[in-house]
Amino acid sequence: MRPTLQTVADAVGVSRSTVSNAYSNPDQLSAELREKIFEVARKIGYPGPNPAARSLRRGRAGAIGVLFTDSLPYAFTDPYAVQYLRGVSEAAERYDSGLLLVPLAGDEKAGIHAVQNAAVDGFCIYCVPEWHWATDAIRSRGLPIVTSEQHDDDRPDVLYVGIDERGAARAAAAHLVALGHRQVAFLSDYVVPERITAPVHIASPEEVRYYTAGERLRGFRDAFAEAGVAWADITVLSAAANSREDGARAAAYALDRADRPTAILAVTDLLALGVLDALAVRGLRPGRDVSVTGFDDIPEAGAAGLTTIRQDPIERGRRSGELLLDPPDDPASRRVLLPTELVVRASTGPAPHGWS
Amino acid sequence: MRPTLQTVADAVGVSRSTVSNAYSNPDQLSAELREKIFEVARKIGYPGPNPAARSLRRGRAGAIGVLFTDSLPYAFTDPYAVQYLRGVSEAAERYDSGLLLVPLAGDEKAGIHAVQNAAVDGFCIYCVPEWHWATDAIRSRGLPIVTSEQHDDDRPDVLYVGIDERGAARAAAAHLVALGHRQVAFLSDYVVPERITAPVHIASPEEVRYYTAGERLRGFRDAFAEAGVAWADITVLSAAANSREDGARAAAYALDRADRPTAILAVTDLLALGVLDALAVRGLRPGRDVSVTGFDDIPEAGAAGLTTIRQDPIERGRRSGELLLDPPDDPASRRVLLPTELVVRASTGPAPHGWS
DNA sequence: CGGCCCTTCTGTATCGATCCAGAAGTCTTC
DNA sequence: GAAGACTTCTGGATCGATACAGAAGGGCCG
Repeated sequence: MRPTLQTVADAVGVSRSTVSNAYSNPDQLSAELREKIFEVARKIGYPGPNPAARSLRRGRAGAIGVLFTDSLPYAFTDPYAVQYLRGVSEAAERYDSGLLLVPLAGDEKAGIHAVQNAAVDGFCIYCVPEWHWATDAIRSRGLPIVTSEQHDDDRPDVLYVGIDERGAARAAAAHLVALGHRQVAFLSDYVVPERITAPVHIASPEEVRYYTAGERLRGFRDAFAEAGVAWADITVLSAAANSREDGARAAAYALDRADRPTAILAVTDLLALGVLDALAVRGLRPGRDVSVTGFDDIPEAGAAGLTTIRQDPIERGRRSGELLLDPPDDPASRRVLLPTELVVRASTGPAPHGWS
Repeated sequence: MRPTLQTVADAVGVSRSTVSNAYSNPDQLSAELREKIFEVARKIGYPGPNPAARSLRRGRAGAIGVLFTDSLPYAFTDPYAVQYLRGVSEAAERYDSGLLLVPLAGDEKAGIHAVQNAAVDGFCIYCVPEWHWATDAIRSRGLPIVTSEQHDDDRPDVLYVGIDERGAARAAAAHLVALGHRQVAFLSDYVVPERITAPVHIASPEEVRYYTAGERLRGFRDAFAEAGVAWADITVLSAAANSREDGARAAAYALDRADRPTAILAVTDLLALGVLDALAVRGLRPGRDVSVTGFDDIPEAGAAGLTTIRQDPIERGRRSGELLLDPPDDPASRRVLLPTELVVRASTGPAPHGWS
C-alpha cells in the first residue's frame, strides 16, 4: 500500500490539507511544522504529491505537448528544430512543466489517438502545416495551440510566434539584386506535394501550400519582380527533404547547364550548404562564380561563410512555450513577431560579368 | 463549463459507466449504442476522457520519462542518442504511452523537482551515470528504471538493457592485435572528471568512473594485455566531449609526435570520425599509416569506411521501453543483453613495418 | 416451463490530491 | 478589555474518470 497525503497526515497528527500545504503552499504553515512533515514523509517513504491527482484537481496537466510530423530522427536532423525544442524546454522549466513529445509517425488514426490522450496543457506545433489533421484533433480537445504560421483568418484563440518570413526573404533577395544578379534559381523543399528532387514548374509561389516555403519564395519573388525579373525567368528547384544531400542534388540541375544562374537562393541553410557542396565538387567558387544565400543562420552557416537570414530559434521556442502557458489577456500580444537580420558573408558577391 | 462523461451520459440517456465503456471497453456494449454515444459526444463537444482523471483512476500515467543529462541540444547532436529515443518512442506508441523528456539542465534542486513532478510510469535513463542524484530521486518515487549499465550490486528491481561493452571493445582491440598493432592510443570522453581534451595519465581503466567509457577501455586493455602490451605503454587521450571536433583535437596530441601510434581506438564513432579528420589534415592514410576503430556504427561510420562495433540503438530503445511498461515476472528476463558485431572496413589494416 | 447462461447496462465506491470557507489561537490597538 | 487583524490549521466538497459487483432482459436447453 503506497503512502498518500493522508498517511503522512495521520503519522504527523495534522490534517491532510496541512500536509498538502507543506508541499504546495509553504507560506500557509510554520516552518517548523513544515520541516517535521517532510521528515516524517521521508521516513514513511512518501514520494510527494501524486502528479495525476494534482493535475486532475488543479485542472492543469503540467506539460507542453510538442508535435512532430514525420519521424523523430528526421526532426532531430534539423539543427533549427533542436534549438527550437531547447527554447520550449526552457519555458517549460520556468513554469514547472514537462515536455511531452507526440510523434505523428504512425497512421492518422494512431496520431489522433495520441493527441487525444496526451496529458498536456496545449501544443506547440512546429513544422506542421496549419491544415494538418492533427491540429483539428487538438482544437477539438479545446487546447491552446502556438503556431508559427501567420494567417489572415486566424481566430483569436490561436497563438502565434514567428517572423516576417516574406519580408526577411525579400531582404536576402534584395541583397542579391543590389549585387547585380538577375539570372537566379530558388531552391526549396515542400514546393510540390510530390516531394521530389528536381526542377519544377509552378505558375507562381502562391501555389505552394506549405506556409514557410511559400512565404519565403514569395519574398524572393517580390524583390526580383521589383528589379524587373519575371517569375517565368526564374528556375525553381524542389528538394525532396530539408537536407544537405537533397540540396546538393537539386543544385546540380541548375549548375550543370550552360546558362547556369549567377545566384541560388535557398529557403533553409541546410539546403544552401548542400548547394555549397555542389559548388565545391565542380570547382566553382561561392560568392564569385555563383552566389548562395540560406535562411536561419544555423551554426554551420557561420563556419561555411554562408550569407543568410539570422533568426533565433531558442528565443522562438521560449516565447512559444511562454505564450502557451501564460497567455496574455491583451489580444495584440498573443501574436509575437521576432526580429530577423541579414548576415552577409563570403557566399555572396557581385554577379560575374557576361552573365547578368 | 466543459462537458464530462456525465454530460454525455445524460444527453444520451445512459449511465456514466456506459459512456466510459464506449471509449475504453468497446466489447462491453452494443455497436449501435457506441456509435450513438460518439455521435452525441461530437455534437456536445466532448473531447474524450480526461487524461489526468484516467491516470489517477487507472494508476498509470501513460508516459515514459526519458532523462537527459546536460542540455537537450547536446543530447541531440549525438546520433546514437536520437536513434535510441526513436526506439523508446516506438515502444511508447505500442503501449499507448507518451514520451516525457526531462532535461536535467538546471541545478540539482530544479532537476529533482522535475523528476518528482513528472507524470510518468518510469524512466529510461540513458547516458546518465548510475550514481547520479537523479536516479536517487526516481528511486525515492518508487518508479521503475531501465538503465544501460550493468552492476554487480544491482537490486532485482532495476531493469537493464545493454550490450557486453567490455567484450565488444575487446573484439575491436583483438582485431587490431591480429593485424600486428602494438603501439596504440585509446581515445575516450569522460576519462577524467575534468573533461579536458589532452593526453592523460591514469593508473588503469578501473579509475574511470563513467560506466560505458570505463568498460570499453577495459575491453581494449584486456586484448592488448593478452598480447603482452602493458598499460603503461599505451597512450590515453581524453576528449572533453563526445564530438568530432574534440576527437580531432585529442588525436592531434598523438599524431604530431615522432613515435606516433600505429592505431587509435576510440570509444565512440563520433570521436573516431574526428580522428579520421585529423588524419586527413595531415595527409595520413587511414588503415595504412594509422588504423582507427570506433564504436556504435552510426550511419556516418559506414560512409567514412570506419571499422567499428555495430549495435542497434533503435532496438535498444525499443526493448528499454517495453521492459519498462511491461516488466516480465521472470527475474532473468529483466536484464536484456543485445548482440554486437565487429564491422571491419577500410580504416583498419596491417601495422606498418618499422613501427611495431 | 423453469433454470441457466450470456449480453448489455447501471450504481456505487474509489483513485489522491487541492480549494475554500471557516475555526482556533495569538497579537495589536484604542 | 473588547474589537479587529493576522497566523495557522481543519473538514468537507470536488476534480473526472474507471472497476466491479450486480441487475435486467433475452435466448437456449432439457
